[in-house]
Amino acid sequence: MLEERGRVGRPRSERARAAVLHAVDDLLVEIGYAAMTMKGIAEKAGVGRQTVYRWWSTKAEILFEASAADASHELAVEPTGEALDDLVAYLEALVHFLTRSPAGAAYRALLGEAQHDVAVAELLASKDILGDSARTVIERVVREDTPSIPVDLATALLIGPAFFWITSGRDPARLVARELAETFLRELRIREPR
Amino acid sequence: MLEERGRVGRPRSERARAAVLHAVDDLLVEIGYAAMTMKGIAEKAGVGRQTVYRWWSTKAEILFEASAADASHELAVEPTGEALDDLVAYLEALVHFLTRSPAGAAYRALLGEAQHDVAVAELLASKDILGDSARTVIERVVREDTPSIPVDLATALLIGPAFFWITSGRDPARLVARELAETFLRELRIREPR
DNA sequence: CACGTAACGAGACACGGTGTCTCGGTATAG
DNA sequence: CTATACCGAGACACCGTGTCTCGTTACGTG
Repeated sequence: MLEERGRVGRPRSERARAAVLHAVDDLLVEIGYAAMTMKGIAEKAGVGRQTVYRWWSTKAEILFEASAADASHELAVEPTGEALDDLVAYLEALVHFLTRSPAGAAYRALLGEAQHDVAVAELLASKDILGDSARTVIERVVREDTPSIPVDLATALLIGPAFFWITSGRDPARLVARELAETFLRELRIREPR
Repeated sequence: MLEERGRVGRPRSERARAAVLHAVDDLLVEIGYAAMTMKGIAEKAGVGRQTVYRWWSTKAEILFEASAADASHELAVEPTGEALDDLVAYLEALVHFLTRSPAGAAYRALLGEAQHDVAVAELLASKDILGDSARTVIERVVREDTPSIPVDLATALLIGPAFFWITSGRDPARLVARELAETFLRELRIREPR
């Protein structure tokens, strides 16, 4: 289907596409999201402006694509066999992602724009990076086949407190992942004994 | 001190200041935060552009001032005498604020900008609207003089899940305030028996 | 009452980003 | 070999920014 559309004429350059994504990665670290412009991206990538617009229509789309893969990777934690340790590791990864990682900075910027830009909100809704990563850990911790707690509620309970802490500008150093993990696990076990 | 600085010359017009704040309130509802410009604000207020910049240096500052009072008011709930009811009422007010109120829209927009703009982050940190309102309810619910749970942790546990739910674009209708309130209260009572 | 001073509304200004368009050139299908 | 669509480059009109300059106005002081 995709190939049929572009059967005629010069094919799109994957090279140009990769150069743009790479440029965005660099610029994000060098100058930050706010100072990033479509103009700057094109120049940094050594690519025509029209070429950028041919692949993506907004800065948000490029950034999302450039950081989504990194994000999923950074939020994946190895199972330890111990529920509490898994949760602690996940929350620490989450906090590190949100506060230290370039991909996390991109995610926060996008999440910010989503608050007053419907297009960005829909973009973010298309791939629930935080929710997916949390779901993986939660399903690992919850052994029952039919958990008594809805997964998305559990997601909000697990992620919510840390997420609020960070995005509302509180000091990450004062956030104790183990405490949040214990609280969450306690709640889980009250609802689901054994 | 403040009066001494402006002892000479024509005094600043409180009328102009009020006109700007009022214009921002209107524009927020009419065209939304994203479409709001300093130019547009000045014109809507019937005020010179320089006058706007004399009082505030950014759009964020005006919006913050224009909506902070509304926000505090909308997040204040009457005590019912029953802890659970208080928490439910608060969470419902919080969700309504974040999803329906113009002041809430302003707050979300500011919070969004704060994710990639240090100045806005500092502005928001200067008055912790959500945290303050939550603290009031929490201190009402926690009867002990020396609660075994730090207030700001409790704040994150109470607000976090709902906050994450909304800002990550999940459907507010699927959020059950009573469930979150019960969960929070359960956690509080485990830590603090009696 | 006159004078100095600073804020007033209005708008000109240079600057920079936006998204579109046009250019000559180029890679691929038929 | 021709048609076609993409390539990099950059011109273009548009808009918002923040500063500056008008002539005007309200208040303090002498």
